Parts: sequence; structure tokens; C-alpha cells
Amino acid sequence: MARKAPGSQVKTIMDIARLAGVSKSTVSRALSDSPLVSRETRRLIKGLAEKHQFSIDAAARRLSLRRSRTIGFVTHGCHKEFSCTDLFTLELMGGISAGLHAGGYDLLLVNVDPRDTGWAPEYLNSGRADGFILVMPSRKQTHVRTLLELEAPFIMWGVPPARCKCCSVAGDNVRGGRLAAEHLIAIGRKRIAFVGGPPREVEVRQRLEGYRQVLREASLPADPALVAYGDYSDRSGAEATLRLLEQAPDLDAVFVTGDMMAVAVLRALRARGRRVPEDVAVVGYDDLSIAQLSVPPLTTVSQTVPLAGRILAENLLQYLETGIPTNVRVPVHLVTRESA
Amino acid sequence: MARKAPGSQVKTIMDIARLAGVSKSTVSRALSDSPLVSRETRRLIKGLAEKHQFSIDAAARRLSLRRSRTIGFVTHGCHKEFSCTDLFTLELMGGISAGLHAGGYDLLLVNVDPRDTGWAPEYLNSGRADGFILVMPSRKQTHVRTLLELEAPFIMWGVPPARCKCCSVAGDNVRGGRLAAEHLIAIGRKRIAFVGGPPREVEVRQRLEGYRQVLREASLPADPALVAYGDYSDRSGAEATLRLLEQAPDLDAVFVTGDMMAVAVLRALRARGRRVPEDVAVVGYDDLSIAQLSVPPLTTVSQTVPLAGRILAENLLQYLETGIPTNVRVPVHLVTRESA
DNA sequence: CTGAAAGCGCTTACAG
DNA sequence: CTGAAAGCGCTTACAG
Repeated sequence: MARKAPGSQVKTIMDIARLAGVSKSTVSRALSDSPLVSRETRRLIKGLAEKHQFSIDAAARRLSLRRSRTIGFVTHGCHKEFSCTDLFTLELMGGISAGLHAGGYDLLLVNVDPRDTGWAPEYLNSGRADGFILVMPSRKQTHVRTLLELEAPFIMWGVPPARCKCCSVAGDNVRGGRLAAEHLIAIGRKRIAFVGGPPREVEVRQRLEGYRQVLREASLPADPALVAYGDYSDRSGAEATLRLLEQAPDLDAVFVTGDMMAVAVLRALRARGRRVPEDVAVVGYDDLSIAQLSVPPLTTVSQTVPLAGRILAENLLQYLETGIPTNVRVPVHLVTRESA
Repeated sequence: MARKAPGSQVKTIMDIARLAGVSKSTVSRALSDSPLVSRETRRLIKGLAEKHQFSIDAAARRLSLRRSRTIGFVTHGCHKEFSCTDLFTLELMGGISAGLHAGGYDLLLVNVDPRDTGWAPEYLNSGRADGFILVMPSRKQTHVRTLLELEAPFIMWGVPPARCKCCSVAGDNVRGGRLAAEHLIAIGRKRIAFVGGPPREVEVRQRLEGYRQVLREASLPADPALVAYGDYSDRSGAEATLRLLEQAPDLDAVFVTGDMMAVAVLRALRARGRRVPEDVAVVGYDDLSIAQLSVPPLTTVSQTVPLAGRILAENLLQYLETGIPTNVRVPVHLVTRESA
């Protein structure tokens, strides 16, 4: 039994062509499922390729086709200090990777310094990526502008800038705000506070909007003393809580637009002698892993991140083909645990 | 003022050659810092390239050089259920990305199904990656074997199989076990339990070994009733705690070889009425983000993961050049918080 | 349905 | 120090 010789000499389509007794044109066509080749020949050639573990040379193919079939996943370097965003990023990557793989594309990691914009022309002009997926916590607008100027195909996570002809996938933030508020009202809360991320972020404003809609519908007053902001960090969540407790000591619920901050709120409340959920109910946002592990486990708005990742991938590929930008909102749902 | 025409026709080295009045051979050499080109010419050419945002075509370069200058980062798909390992993976990726970038390499994400091994010849034979970084929670041995058979350059995170000529970076597990036990003894504990991941894992055995060394040196008995194992999951940590509490109700400390399990231990202890750290001190392993967020915050053994990532990258590139495998242990240190 | 040939944009011996 | 030319391994009009 002839075991396949190690380093068997089947490295190029020419080798396959020789074995099959056809030209390399035919091999090329057969391997890319061209209708120009007979079923018999195709089967023969594919069998040979399989048998010899032959994979077409990516560099040659890319040079010929002028496309890399590779997408750059652009994000900020992962820092020492772990943040919510990082966790979120990872989960998103899983979905994106799956989606791209299904479409026959590779995922290249482009870890950029927040202030550098040179990466874009570099990756684009060298042909290392055909398009980009933008998932950056900060400075997103800057990078969006750069890519638009370069006419680089890309899709972003989050709400796109006004009047920009670009692809995006975002969570349904208004709905998320509504879900949280509706749940808190349903469990009988009347003095529902809001702790948001930076108020300049559209996402935060939309969640606030959803929360306000529901309060209004329930004829609850929109008390500004019940609104505070942080920066998604641990500490800012604790500080916001203290401020709220001072401004509105009678609050009986808090809706926090990020799980990391929500966990800090939980802790700050307890430190001030409030029991969760008996005295104050807390709802977070994102359903990160810490949500299940917190004490008590956190009720939170989940964005179905893996799905979002898949859609990011699929819609970018679609855009690459059609040139038609899509903007989608992925649904959100409430995960009910013990904090509310 | 002539703004650079959008889509300026400087796409290939031939364009640069024309502008500079030299041949493309010279441009190619100048851009790759060949000593064969005069300083003047080089400066001229590099200036032109800069001015026109010219980046050399990656596909053509790869085809010519027969190397992709790309490394495949191999890991399992990110699942719905978030695990410790995922967090760990992300942090490691940050360091790897930085290290590869510094060496002029790109990072390709290779998300594989745990049981599939076809990815290896595919990525290798198509020339999409020159080497691989293996960071998989499970089935590592299978993939290591596959890569060895293919003679594919790679480096792995973790302790390499015995007698395998391969590159690796691992944490100093024995030392980690020692640090935990030493600290617990230093704060006066006598009945120190051990909760490990699966006992077949070398990492777990080494941490146990470190722990035992220290107990022995302190003349504390090695009581088998104080040892239990889990599978790194939440639940298994809780179960192990209950078993220990039954076998050794007088325990006053627990060393847990993973933070996820440690948090579960924390909770299970409290559920059984033990105060942490007053009654029972707890030390975890890995210093994941949950370690700071747990209640009380977890004292834990940290592996300096970003450094590990950088070394993984650098040593793989080194191996690609020299063919000499390296095996390094990155240091560990204890992060003292409130649980011990 | 198939093949011979040109071309994708680089690198690098080889000849000055 | 520089250039003309071959070659890397594919794809795809073009001609049967």
C-alpha cells in the first residue's frame, strides 16, 4: 500500500493537470465549479485534489482575481484593564468569524491605536483586506470618516452618523430601554432611576428615550433627579449611584445601560444598606458573563451579540457584491434573573 | 494647489518607477531596504511612495516570496456560553497581535471546530499562513499531533507533550501553586483545600504539586480529604465545595485553580454559612475580570497574560527564522484582594 | 467542453 | 549601483 509520500509533489494546479491528463485551465475551472467543465472531468479533478490534500494557492489566486477574500476586523488594542467592551468584542468576533467563513472569507485582525488612521489606506492599498468591520469603543466617527474618504467598503457596529451612506448593524436601543422600564414597572416600581453611559453617545440617548417613553405611558413623572451618567467603568457606576441616592433617596429601581456599571451599582446600593431586589431592583444591559456571576445575578437587556456578528459579516459581503448599503437593528430581549 | 487626484494612478511599483525615472527593480529594492540601492535613490523612492500612499501589493509579494507573513491564531469558536477561557483568549490575543505587528506579520483568525483537523493542511497548503499559534481549551493534543505530522511551524500555549520538539509558552504552574499555598499559610491557615480542574491536565497536576511542596515544607499533612476536582465550570466549583465541606468540615482555606470555579466556591461557601475570608480564605487562578468583580474580590494567581501573548508571537517568528524550538515559562504572581 | 497564452504585481538572479 | 527578463501560481478572454 503506497502511503502518500510525505511532501508529495502535488503543489500546484499544474500537478493536478498532469495527473488528470488535462490542461491547467481545466483544473482551474473545475476547482472553481465553472459550468464550462464537464461533470466527469470535474469529479475526477476534485477527487484528485481531495486525495492529495491540494489547496489552491491563495496568493496566486488573489493576485489574479485582485481580491483577497479577507476582511479586516478593526478594533482597539486589548488593554491591560479589561472592560465590558472587550468581552463584547470577543463574543461579536465569534459570530463574525462564523459568518465570514460561511461566505468563504478570512478574518484578519487589525488592532489599531485609537488615534492612528494610517492603517486604512495601508490595508486597503496593499490588498490585504477587501473590506472592514468596525467595532471600536471610541473614536468611531473618525475612522468612519477615513474609510468613507477612501471609499473603502466597511460595516460598523452601532448607530451610523447621520446622512452617511454606510452599512451598519446596531442593537435596538429604544426597544432595550423600553424593555427594562416595562419590566420594572411590571414588578411594581415607581421611582425608576437611569444610569447611562456618556450622554453624547447615540446609543445611550436612545436607551434613555425608550425608558422615558414607557414612564410617560405609565404616567410616571420624568424626574431629572433620577438620571445620572457614567463612562461604563466600574467606578463611575458606583459614583452615579451615590449621586442618585442623594438626589432621590426614595428610588426603588435603577436601569443601567451597561452590565459592568450595573454590577457596581449593585454593590454601591448594598454598601448603602439597600437590599437588591427587595428595596431597589436593578436592570443592566448587554448580558455579559459577569451578569450571571454577580450577586445577585443580574437581570439585563441582551443584544443577541453572536447573531449581530453574523449579520455584520453577511451584510458586509453582500455590500461587497451589490454596493447597496444596509442598516439593520438586531432585536433585544430581557433576561430575567434575580436583581429585578 | 493640486490636491492628490482621487484614485491617483500610483498603484504599482511600475508607477513609482515612472515617477522616479528608474526601473521597477530599483523601486522594489529601495522599498525593501536593499543595500544594493543608493541612499539618494532610496530616499527619492520612499518619498514618492509616502506621498502617494503607496503600499506594495501583498498578493504579488507573497506569490513572489512564497511566504504570507501571516500567522494563524487557532482557537475554538466562541460559544454562546461565555467561559473563562474565552476571556483569557482575548487578553492573550492582544499581546499576540502586538508582537506579530512589531515583527511585520498579520494575524489571521482561525476559528475551528474542536473535532475538525482539516483546517491545518488547508491553511498551510494554500499559503494563507506561515505558522500557527495554538490556544485551545480542549483537544490540544490532537491538533499538536496534526501540526507535527504536517511539519507546520507552530507554537502552543501550555505545557507541550513529552518529547515533542515544539515551541511553547506556559505559565509557571508549580510556582503558582506555591504562591497560593504560601500566602494562605502566611495568613495563618492550616487546613488548606485544593480544588483543581480536570486531574489529567498537566497544568492542574503542576499546581497541585506546588501546593503540596509548600504544605510539606510547613509540615502540614497532605490530607486527601482536602482535594477535589472540577471541570472549570461554575457548577463543578460549587459541587466540589460541597464535597469538601463534607469530607473536611474543618477546612479554613481553599486554593482553586481557576477564577470561574473560585467564584462558585465563594458562593457555595457562603450558602453553607461560611464567611469569606474570616472562616475560609479563598485563592483563585488567572486573575480574570470576574476576580475583581466578585464578592468579596478574589485573591488570585495572575499569569501576566499579555506578556505571554507577546512572547508567543515573538518566539514563533524566531522559530520561523531559526528552526530552533523554544519553551518558555512566564512568571506568575499573586494578586492580593479580599478573599484571602 | 478544452487548451494555449497573456496577465495579475511583485522579487531576484544575471548581466552590466 | 541599475535594468531587462524570468518566474511565482493562478484566472480568463480568445480560439477552437
